[in-house]
Amino acid sequence: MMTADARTPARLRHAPSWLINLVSAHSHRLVSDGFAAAGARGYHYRLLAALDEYGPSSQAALGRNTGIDRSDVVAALNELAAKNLIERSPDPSDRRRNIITLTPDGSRHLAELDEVLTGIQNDLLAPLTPSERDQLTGLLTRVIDHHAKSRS
Amino acid sequence: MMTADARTPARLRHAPSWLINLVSAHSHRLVSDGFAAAGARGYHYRLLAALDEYGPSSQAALGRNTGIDRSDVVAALNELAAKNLIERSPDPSDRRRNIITLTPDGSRHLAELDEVLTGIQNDLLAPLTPSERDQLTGLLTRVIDHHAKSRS
DNA sequence: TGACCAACATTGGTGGGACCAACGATAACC
DNA sequence: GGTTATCGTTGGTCCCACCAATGTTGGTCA
Repeated sequence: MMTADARTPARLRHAPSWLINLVSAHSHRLVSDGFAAAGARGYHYRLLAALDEYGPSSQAALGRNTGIDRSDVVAALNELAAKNLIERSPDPSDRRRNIITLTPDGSRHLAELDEVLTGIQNDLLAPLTPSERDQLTGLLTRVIDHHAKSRS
Repeated sequence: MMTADARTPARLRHAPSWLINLVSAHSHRLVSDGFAAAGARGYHYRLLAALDEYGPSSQAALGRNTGIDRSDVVAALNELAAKNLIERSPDPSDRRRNIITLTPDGSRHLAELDEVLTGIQNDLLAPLTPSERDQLTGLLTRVIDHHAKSRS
């Protein structure tokens, strides 16, 4: 296990990129453990959430909306389809496309994963007060927005 | 590329674990690109930094000090040794151990990577003021400490 | 002293996540 | 109608985190 103990080299201990990595690693462990218990992984959740929010979409659109590579979308959708959580159907108006639809089972599974995830947020940010949590998300959001903009 | 654009599902856009992941992914990209340009990767830096800070160590100690799995330490040290950045010598007082030493080349390389890394910190946190950066590192540190404690 | 257990280095895996290149099929554009 | 772009798909790469097993050596204790 990736230990966050006190014996890390000092130059790393205070580098923001290192701290972020540590927190991210920890949160990733929490999330993937939680998802694994529900038979899912990160890509599955992202795709289901995108389908729920944007409605039936092509695979390419899903890729764009989730930041997942097209090729990885294919694999993850195969896994979701094998569990009847999504359905693939050809788009009659554009024969290159598949239209991906959330099944009722998929919706239920998404709700389940949503619960897992909100539980984890609390776990992760347990030591912070509500206003500190807002501070943290605010700072992170600004960092993200900055880099998103400079890449567009 | 893992896009941080505005079209992510809403439920993800505000989840701290998601934000942390995004920032971590971005920082990881910056770091690994920077390190790759110098012919290194994360594990190499961590090991070199630990050697520099704690002095010659056994591989097991390095693993403990960096949070890297013993088996991954072996592989990374092989790579470092192949570039003459570290040296492996048997510990005369404990024949189970290898004593790993930083070579002069290793020190130089570490200094180089240090520069890369500090440059990246500035890049990563560009949108934040100095006091905001302190806030962020403070919050992250508290999260880390909390979870480190609850695991020991 | 001998049995037993712990620590060490090493091998050889697993899996998730983020990429990239190339292909055939189709659609859109000029 | 020929070029360009998009779509789904295949098949790779790399990094990071982690696990199990093995043979060797050290330490303990009965």
